[in-house]
Amino acid sequence: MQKKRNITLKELAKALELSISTVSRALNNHPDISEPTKEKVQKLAEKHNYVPNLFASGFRSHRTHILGVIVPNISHYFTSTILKGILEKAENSGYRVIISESKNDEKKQSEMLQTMMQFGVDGILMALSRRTKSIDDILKIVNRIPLVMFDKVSGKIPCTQVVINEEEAAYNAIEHLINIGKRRIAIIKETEGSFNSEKRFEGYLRALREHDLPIDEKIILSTEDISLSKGRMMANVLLSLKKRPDAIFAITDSAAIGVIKALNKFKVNIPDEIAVVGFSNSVNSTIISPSLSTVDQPGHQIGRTAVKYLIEEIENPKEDLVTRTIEIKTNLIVRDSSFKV
Amino acid sequence: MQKKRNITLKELAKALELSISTVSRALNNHPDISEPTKEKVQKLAEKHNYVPNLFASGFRSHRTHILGVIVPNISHYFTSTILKGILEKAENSGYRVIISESKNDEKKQSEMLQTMMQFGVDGILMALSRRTKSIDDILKIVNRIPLVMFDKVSGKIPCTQVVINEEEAAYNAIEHLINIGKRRIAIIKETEGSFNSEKRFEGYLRALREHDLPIDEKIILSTEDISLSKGRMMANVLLSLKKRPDAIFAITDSAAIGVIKALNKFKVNIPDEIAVVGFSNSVNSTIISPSLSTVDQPGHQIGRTAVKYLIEEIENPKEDLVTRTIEIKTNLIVRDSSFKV
DNA sequence: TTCCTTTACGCAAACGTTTGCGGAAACGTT
DNA sequence: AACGTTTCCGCAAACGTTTGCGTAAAGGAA
Repeated sequence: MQKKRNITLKELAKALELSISTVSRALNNHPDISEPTKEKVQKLAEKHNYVPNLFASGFRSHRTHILGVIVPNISHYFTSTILKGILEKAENSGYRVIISESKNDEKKQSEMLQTMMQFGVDGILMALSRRTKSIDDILKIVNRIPLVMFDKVSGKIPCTQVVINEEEAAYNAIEHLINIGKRRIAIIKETEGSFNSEKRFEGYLRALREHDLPIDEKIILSTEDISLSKGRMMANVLLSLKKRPDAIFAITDSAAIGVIKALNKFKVNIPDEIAVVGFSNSVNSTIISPSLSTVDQPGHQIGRTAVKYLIEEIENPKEDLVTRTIEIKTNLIVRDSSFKV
Repeated sequence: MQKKRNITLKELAKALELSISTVSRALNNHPDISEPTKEKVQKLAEKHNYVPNLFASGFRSHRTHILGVIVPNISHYFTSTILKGILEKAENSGYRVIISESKNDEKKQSEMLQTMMQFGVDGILMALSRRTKSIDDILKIVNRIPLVMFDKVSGKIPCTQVVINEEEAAYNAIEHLINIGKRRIAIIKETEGSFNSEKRFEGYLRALREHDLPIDEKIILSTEDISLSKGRMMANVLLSLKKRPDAIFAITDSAAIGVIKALNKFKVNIPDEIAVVGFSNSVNSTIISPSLSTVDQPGHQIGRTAVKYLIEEIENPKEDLVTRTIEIKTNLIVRDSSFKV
């Protein structure tokens, strides 16, 4: 096992008959170095594939070009598309990414924050664990290291937050259902405490109000862990009502798919009797029959945007921290589950 | 923006009235340090939350406790379950993970290998890009840094490889189909050059031979990029044969789901007329109707096992490199698509 | 008691890069 | 020609940790 020995700054300097500090400054485009000297140095460095020793430079300058990322669940599809965007943008920008998974555990999340900082990452990208109650630990570090949040965020943390237009997306989905003639639209959402769920619910309510449709508590269903099987259960509840809904909006695709499966079981005609709309455009949405209408979340773009702003903050630190929200637009994909002929 | 200043070894040494080197040795369990001194040092370090400066120690010792991971596609579900296992085991073992995505691009894969090495990771975990033709670049580094491959591997690379029992899994799937009375079993696979596909095809052939079933080239279908839509197309081909198969084994769940969709379209009774079995146990396999029988691949365990062996090699380097294959067992999950009443 | 070995520490160099400061040379102004 | 400013380099220290080697003291054997 012989690790390849990379060429050092000292060797470059010797070959060029310059000092080490001059070579370093030339490679870092320092204004004190003349253009001819700079070009000569950079050309020889390239010829020898010179790569700085990260540990030496990080040790001296406290800059690593590593970004830390904390997500609740790496195998969740939407998260993995965000990560894809993160990896791509970071790489294009000369950064590497260390990923940690909090497993939706708040305590673990705090530990990971500490570990990331101690590890010397230049900045942190973070999606909150689903049931984050206390943001104290995050508030402690937000003025110590560049932080950008994405997807699951909190408005109480003074940092840049990259999210989708949750409220408006839900509004558009409900409006679409209204436009295909639906007048009694149910919603399957999460219980209080979920930022995403609350925003989507607000859009639902606003759409009903603006179209002068009544708000009926009996068709507003909440659940803790919104999943396919919960969606199936909620659909059963809605089907047993004296006055059934004519559309069901579920705030995740999983739940919406569970709804479709329940409706299929009871031979409910989708979308004529009951239309269904989900949220996320997961890979599952075209596999279920009928194919699911859903809000497409541009994970890849969220990831890229979050990295862009984080690097901006690393390279141009600001004195005062404010909450800045960047909203990425979604779009509704209409498929068979809500397609009106 | 004030980065928290961590306590240094020098400060600990001063407080303990010991030398820096003694404190370092005590924290690293060096045999030259007495037990009383060691305990005193470790207790004070814990009290002050001492964390070594990674850059100083990495700079000196060339050991970072970072593992590099290269995967073809981070948002592929199976890959993300492997990554989950990798992250978990690495964290439990005091390592961090840097992930790069090759996007199934061979050239990019080679670049990433180089970058990982230059970056100073202690070892590399790697799944090959789908169409890796040349392993020269990998051979160049395999004796320079610990390497463990997983999932998509090559038997020509002398390193530890963690894979599932591809051949046996396919054999079991075909045998199951034979046991439910199927006698004309088609396969939808990839064209030559895919390690996984070839092994699964071998299992298919072996099962047919051992049960004295004829091998008919007309129901052995190959395609380049095996996907849901390809599966659908292949099913259409098989349905148009004068002599239809009575079962279809697709080497990925995506293709199998495409098959089911095609069979559903033509009102083929599944599994009585034609049974379907896939491979992977993706999240989609219970969403399609009828639910798909499939080979369950334990991604999480593959990831954990790969990390285990990589750390073993990092911490106990071996002089000679040999190809060692670790096979993780799969199991067939029988669902409605091949369930015989 | 003497000699040899073991134990348990401390000194100082090394790791590769960055950066403050100083000095020499060149240039421009008076 | 003298003086002040700018340009463009080099010296050397610093960053925090690890590790080779040396030394003093303690312990054990002859």
